[in-house]
Amino acid sequence: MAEITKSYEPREVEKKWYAAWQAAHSFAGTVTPDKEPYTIVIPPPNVTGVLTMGHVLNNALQDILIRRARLEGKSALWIPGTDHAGIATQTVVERELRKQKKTLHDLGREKFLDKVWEWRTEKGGIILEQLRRLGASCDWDRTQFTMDPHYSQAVLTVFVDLFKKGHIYRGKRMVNWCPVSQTALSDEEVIMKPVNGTIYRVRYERTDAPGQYIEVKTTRPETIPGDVAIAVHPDDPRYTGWVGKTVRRALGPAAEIPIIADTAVDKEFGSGALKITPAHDKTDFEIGLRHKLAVIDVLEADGKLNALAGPELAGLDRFAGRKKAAELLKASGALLAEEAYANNVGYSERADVPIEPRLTWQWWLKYPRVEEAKAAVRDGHIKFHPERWSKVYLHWLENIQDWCISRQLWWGHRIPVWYRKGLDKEKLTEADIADATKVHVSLAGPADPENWVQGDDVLDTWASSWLWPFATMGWPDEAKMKAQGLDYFYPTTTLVTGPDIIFFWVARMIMAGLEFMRPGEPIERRIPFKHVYFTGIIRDQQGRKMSKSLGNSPDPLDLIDIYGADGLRFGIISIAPQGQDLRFQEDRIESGKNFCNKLWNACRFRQMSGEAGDNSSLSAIMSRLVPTQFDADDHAILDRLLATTREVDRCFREFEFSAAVQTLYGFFWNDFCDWYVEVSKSKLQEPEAKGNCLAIQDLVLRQTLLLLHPFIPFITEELWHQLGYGAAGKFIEDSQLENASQVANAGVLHGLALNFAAAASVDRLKDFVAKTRALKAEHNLASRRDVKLLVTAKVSDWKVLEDNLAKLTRLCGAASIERREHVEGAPAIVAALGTIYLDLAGSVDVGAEKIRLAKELDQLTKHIAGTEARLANEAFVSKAPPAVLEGARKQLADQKTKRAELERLLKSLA
RNA sequence: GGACCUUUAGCUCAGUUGGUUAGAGCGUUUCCUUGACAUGGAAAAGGUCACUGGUUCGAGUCCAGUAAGGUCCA
Repeated sequence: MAEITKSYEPREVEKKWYAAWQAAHSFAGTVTPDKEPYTIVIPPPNVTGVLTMGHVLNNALQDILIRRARLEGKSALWIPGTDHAGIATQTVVERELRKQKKTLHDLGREKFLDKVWEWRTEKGGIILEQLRRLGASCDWDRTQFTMDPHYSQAVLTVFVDLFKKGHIYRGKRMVNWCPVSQTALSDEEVIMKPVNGTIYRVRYERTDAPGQYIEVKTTRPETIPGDVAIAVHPDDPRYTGWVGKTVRRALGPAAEIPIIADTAVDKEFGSGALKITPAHDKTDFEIGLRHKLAVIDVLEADGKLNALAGPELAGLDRFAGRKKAAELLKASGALLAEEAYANNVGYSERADVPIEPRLTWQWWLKYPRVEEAKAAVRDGHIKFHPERWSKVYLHWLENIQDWCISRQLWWGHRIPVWYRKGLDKEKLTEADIADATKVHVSLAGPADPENWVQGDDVLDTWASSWLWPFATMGWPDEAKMKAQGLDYFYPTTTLVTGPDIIFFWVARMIMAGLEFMRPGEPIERRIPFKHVYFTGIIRDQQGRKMSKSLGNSPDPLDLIDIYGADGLRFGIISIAPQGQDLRFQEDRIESGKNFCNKLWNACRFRQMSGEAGDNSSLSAIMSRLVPTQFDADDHAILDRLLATTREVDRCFREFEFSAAVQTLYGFFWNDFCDWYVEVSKSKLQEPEAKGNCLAIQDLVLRQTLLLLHPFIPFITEELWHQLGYGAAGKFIEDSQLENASQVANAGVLHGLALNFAAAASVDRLKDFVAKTRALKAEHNLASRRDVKLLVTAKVSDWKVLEDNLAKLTRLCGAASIERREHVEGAPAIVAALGTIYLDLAGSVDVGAEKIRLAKELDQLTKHIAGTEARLANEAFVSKAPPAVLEGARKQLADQKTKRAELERLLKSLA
């Protein structure tokens, strides 16, 4: 066995083990019928993406789950991949083209797509490489991409199927239009932002009664040339007799437009009159439909005003046009006022510019299985963690709107729809769409392609990623499904994602799973996953979201370089409470690194303490124990080990990962290193106690490495081999993690019965040591190791001290510990096992000592008064449960004993 | 406007079905390089649990309301 170095150096260890894991394909998910499957599909990062702190948290959690599943003997599969991110990727490649002074139209569709593929081969998917640095144990041989030929087949199959079922239709409706990307967006891709803008009060003059005006308020005066009416509420008394008259449009080509009555008008808003611009507002469009009004579209796709806006405005960008419109209105006297106005404006998620409501032909999806999707979560087939997100989910499904799935992009799945040559696509009716001689919808395309033209649109990226849980396992290709084990691995077990994509992705995957998987089978066989764990959002110290533009996000790869992947993982998990956003603190990542170093050194100490015994299995270590030699500390550390194993087990069941990490941290650092290793030091001096002590250390270290491995895979793998727990050529994950009762049972088989009373007595030993150290520190003797300690104690308590004398002497840093009947005038402290005196008579500051004791006595007296008052309360005594009552009585007795002792000490100093 | 979340030590957070004197890590102060670890050890200081009421023998914990901050939906 090579000697362990003095401090942990992660770099080489991480490189070595990741390469070894990959070479052995040890992350491969294989169908193993006698094992329980455990499946995770990665939330596919954007193919243009690079690793962020959010990814670190999210993927560390998935890795923790999947590695733990392997240790629990499950057949684990974690499928990695990326999505093609239509808008984002197309934008990236367009930007590169622009550098060469070219546009995508210069290249044409086919050549442009070649460029995109070129880009993605060269630069796409960097993030998957970066995940390997983090230690992610994905089955890389199964890496998926939403534009892979097979995956595309799945996406198009779904389109054709839903079209045939009547869930997909083509419609000319108001959509959210992004003038920068020049495509439609779904409602989910629009971000409402509060904007401090201006509202314009504009008057329109009656054509039949010059000098009479009707006033409207608008934030968008540049759309006035598109006005086709003014609407008022039919019950508004201010406008009795106005309806049916006409006014002069205030801007743009001269026109007379009618005043109409419609109940959709809000009487309370402004003057109660609303300008109707059907081409540029959803409500206006609906009012327009009801009143059969014309639609005048004054905007081009890129957000510039067109000729219909009139010569003064044509060619201007919408925002410049707004300014110009205001000026023109002012000049004509139609502008009454400009007022500051705060309202919510929809922004394009990707391009971050205000979206335009725009009337266009698009493809729409009426979601399938909406009711079942609600039931799946409501009835607990799918469990959300934390549970409260199910409310958000259900609320969205209650108010669900049809999904605009077509995008005016080139990069994506081209919609499998062909139109008969010569047809005017703008004029197709519903019946035309259903007419196979006019419109062809199929996977293969028409048999006579020369007579058809394929539509230009592609599908929304989410309309491909909603199939992720099963299209990644071969669906709909039967042979692939069989080869990839879909039947075995589906439904997946746990999905780990952020609540920000609960509508975009989670809800839609549920509906897709229910619709397409295992038709006719029970719901629990069709759902895509059983658990959804929602992580928090990582924020900076000021609580702001981490973002590229703010530059407040550290580069995870830098953090890995500084603290190691394990340190980063341990640190980030330890500050990620369940269901709450977290504030990033780099010093916690440093703590993670320090913990790794502590673990490293404890193992180093074990190695330096004596030859390794047979560590090849739990049973082998157990057989090295000598139960008859067990003292209180031995019982206690194993008791704590079992409790920790149980607690970590519970944490995994409840998805409380930071609690698991903190439990392990506390156990290992405090119980094991600070106490057990320290008491070991004197035992290791005794030849007859040494073997048992080392076996216990091996037992604890082995179990701890197994428990820690999912969180910090690299260092645990390294130490596992350094300490001889695994055979060469085997990995830690080839072993099984025994649960608490399995460990306990293995002990019983080797004649070990844990003595819980003995284990509990260790608390009093710890108290004795802590009190002594405090007493020494009080007298500036913390570093002195030659102090003689005198103790007054009951016979039974002294027996406990005597049994552990060597350890205690060492831990207290004392020359000796002796029992006395009486000690006078020495500084003292009252501990549970007796009163401890420093044998320093003569050099004591009696005044200071009296003040200290008096202060302690004062505090104790207050507590006694409190306890007595409680016990004197008739209601408490009669209503409190017996255990509580008994506890209070015992407490009072202990407090009184201690008070008597303190009083005696004070008197002896007088 | 509706829904949800948060408020506990200087900072970031635990605190299980209500039950002794409310915890951890970091930071701070003091001491210590004793042969696993200074990426360490020992000790200490530090809290009217946002506020107001209520339920209860007993409230950080349950209920109602208020305030501040945040998120989502409209």
